[in-house]
Amino acid sequence: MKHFSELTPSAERIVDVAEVLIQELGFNGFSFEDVARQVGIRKPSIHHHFATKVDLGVTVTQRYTHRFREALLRIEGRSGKAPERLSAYAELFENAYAQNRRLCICGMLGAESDSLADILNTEVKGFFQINLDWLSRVLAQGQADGTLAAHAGHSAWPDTLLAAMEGAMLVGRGLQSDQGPRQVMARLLPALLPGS
Amino acid sequence: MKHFSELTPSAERIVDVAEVLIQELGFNGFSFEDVARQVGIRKPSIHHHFATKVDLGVTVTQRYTHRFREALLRIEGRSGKAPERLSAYAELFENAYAQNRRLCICGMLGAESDSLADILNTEVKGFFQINLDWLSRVLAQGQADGTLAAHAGHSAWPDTLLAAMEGAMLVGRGLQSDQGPRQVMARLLPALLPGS
DNA sequence: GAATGATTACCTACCAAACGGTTGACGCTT
DNA sequence: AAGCGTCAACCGTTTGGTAGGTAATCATTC
Repeated sequence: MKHFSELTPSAERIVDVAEVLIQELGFNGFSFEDVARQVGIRKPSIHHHFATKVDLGVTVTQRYTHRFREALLRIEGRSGKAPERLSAYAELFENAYAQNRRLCICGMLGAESDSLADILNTEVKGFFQINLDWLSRVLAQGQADGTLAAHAGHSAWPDTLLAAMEGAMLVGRGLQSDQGPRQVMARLLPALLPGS
Repeated sequence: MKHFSELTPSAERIVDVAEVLIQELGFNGFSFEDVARQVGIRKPSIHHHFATKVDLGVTVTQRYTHRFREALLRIEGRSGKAPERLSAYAELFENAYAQNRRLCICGMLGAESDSLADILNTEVKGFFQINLDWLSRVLAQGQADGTLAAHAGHSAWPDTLLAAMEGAMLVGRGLQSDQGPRQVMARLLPALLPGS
């Protein structure tokens, strides 16, 4: 299994294309032929870079998770308080959704979970756990410094916020609506502010 | 296209099996062979009841939507107030999720939207719209009779609640967790109560 | 500097399996 | 006799993956 940090330029182009295809069509919905056509090479050439479809999926997911975690840490590094950080969090999903209503890779793979290889499910689990941990930290800090209400520290809030973000993309797609995660976070944030 | 209200017993068994398969594997994830095996007939026999896979999918979705709407009307027919009705709403999704973490048919199809026939996307849209309309009614009534806070009538709440329910199943599946829509609704409900 | 071997990237051709779907026929019930 | 439900056999296409080979690049060696 090739790690995403040591991809050759060609392999990176394949991962780029596969990432978008998974977001739009799902892991069961795209084929090596699709990737080959968009990259501009022949189907068997992909196997030179990735032994199996699962291998390609794992690399896509690992790179996606890595980039997402970096974005989360960047938000934490900025000076804003918890409410601003939660809005910035929603923007991460909104950015994907704003491009042709693309789903979160792991949201899509989570839906297909029952038909995926174990190793892919493990990656998805890791992504969600990173999200929950980050949300827990932000909520706890906001509760501590008074920028969020006392109940913001409740253990079920991270699950709820993550579910709302993933669901906003799912439902928005089903409705063919342009309203996505941003709007949902804007509705939930007031419920987390002090004095509510 | 055969309507779900006039299905022969054999056709109904096919729809039963296909419904579960879509919930677990998605429309792209199951095959006629899967259905045939579980029903106990051969693959070509399915075409005697449903001309194409899309036809089968449409019938499954229409029956699912019809049953869901009946359940919604049943909740409205009961004596409870808005908060109880929202909890009962979450239980509809929880019931599916409690069985092997099955997803909402239309949540699954919404994720696969980009690779589905237009007619299927239209059905999905209809299901979501029924949910939004029902939630709007319940929230407006709760706001009017004081069982919900004033801001519960805000137009973005139906979207947010529906997204949270669908997302709860998606994320719970990805985390292989047994906590689903019920827990998420339990966390959101206090934010909708008066004096919050 | 020319020949060498190793590596990288890609190709054509092919494979077995699975896919959705069709045909034509065989029983069964009414 | 007329449907109805089912079947085996088959169709063309697509699927993920394999086999074997070609061309280009590059470091090493003579």
